[in-house]
Amino acid sequence: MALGGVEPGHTRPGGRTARVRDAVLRAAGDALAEHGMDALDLGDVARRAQVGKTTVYRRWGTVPILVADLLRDMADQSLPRTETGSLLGDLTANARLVQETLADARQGALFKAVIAAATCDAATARALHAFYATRVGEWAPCVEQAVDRGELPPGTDPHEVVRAVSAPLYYSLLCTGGALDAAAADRAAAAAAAAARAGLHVRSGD
Amino acid sequence: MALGGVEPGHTRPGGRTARVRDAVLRAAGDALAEHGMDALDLGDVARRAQVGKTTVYRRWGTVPILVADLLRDMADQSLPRTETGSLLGDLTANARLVQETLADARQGALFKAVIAAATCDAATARALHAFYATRVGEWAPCVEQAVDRGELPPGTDPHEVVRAVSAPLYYSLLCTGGALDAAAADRAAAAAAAAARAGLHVRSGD
DNA sequence: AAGTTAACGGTACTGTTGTTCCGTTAGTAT
DNA sequence: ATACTAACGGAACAACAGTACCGTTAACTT
Repeated sequence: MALGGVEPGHTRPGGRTARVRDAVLRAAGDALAEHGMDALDLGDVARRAQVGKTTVYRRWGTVPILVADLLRDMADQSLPRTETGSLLGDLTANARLVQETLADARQGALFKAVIAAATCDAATARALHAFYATRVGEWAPCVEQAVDRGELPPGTDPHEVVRAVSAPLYYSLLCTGGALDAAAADRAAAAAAAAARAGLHVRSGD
Repeated sequence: MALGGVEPGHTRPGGRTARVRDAVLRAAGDALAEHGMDALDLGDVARRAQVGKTTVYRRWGTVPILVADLLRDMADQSLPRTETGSLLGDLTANARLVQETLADARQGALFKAVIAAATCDAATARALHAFYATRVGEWAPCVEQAVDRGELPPGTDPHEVVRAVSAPLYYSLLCTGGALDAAAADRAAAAAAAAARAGLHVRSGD
């Protein structure tokens, strides 16, 4: 796919090119949420986006590459963070947000598909890691504030704490099939807060 | 694929049929670990297993179905549980086992592929949930013993605690790409123990 | 506002994945 | 031992995902 020259979409990024990208990414998201990533046919995506099949194959070429682009698009759409004044309150708000996203039929299926695609291709995996680095980074300040307030020991790794909130929810979604309700979210937040207070997420050495 | 009659492998489960199943499942595991689940070609599996392509398509038919059978096979191979006498020791032993498995090149890739396949097919997802229910159940007794010793509050859900150990490790493997080293395992175990001691995994109501 | 060419889109093609057909092998029953 | 048939295996076939070609559209330049 990547030929000698530059790939399409860079030298002339104006009107039509951008419209095509939007339509294709939206169609890809819909198709992924409906059928999952293995059943994703680029011809079908082209049809949904009302775009030539050739265009999709030329600009993206494979499912993982298309998914990686979708992830970059998703990372750009940042969500507002709520501030409650306490660590547990903030982490619970985050946990509820994640839980509601994953429990939602379309969004949950989309996340599953995207994560599955990342297991098949290194570049897609990098895009997924970048996506989570972005999302986790958006919530890290609430941990930093907790350190400043004296709720947490100094040296606590904010990213580590935020990741600890999401982990059990994703583990349920992907592995065990456990319930993804508000109670699960609250438990995840409380557990992360307890571990952080116990100093288990203090950076050692570096 | 599932025709009116019975599917192959049930009415005559003796020698050859069993040998074919073993060879195909081993070949499927190898192929999954090498290429990931989207690049899995049943014809290639048949070649590796030195078995007719027709046989693989007749008995399994699709990638998710084959993966589901592989999962049943994996669940049967149970691992011995080490007992250290303390909750933290036992959970750390479990965390190290999971961490080493996921960090191993072949095993880690295989788990990724299997989880990806489960996102594409409901029956495969059920097989995956059953696999984790089995594995988690094998380690639940160490939590029960901790309750008996008085280390944990009565009513603590053993499965919940064991799942809490694995969650951050799988989250690193699948989503964030975080390090999967012994330190990560120890942190996961310590965090789960802290949350359990704080009574966060006590069954409420039911 | 006229020209240049990046990027799009339809159609015809190719290669691989999955199916069908039928003959052969080997478990199981008597 | 012999008969019966479930399950396997090879080869020819069909369908569809992905590619190549080339004419058309529209973004950017001067």
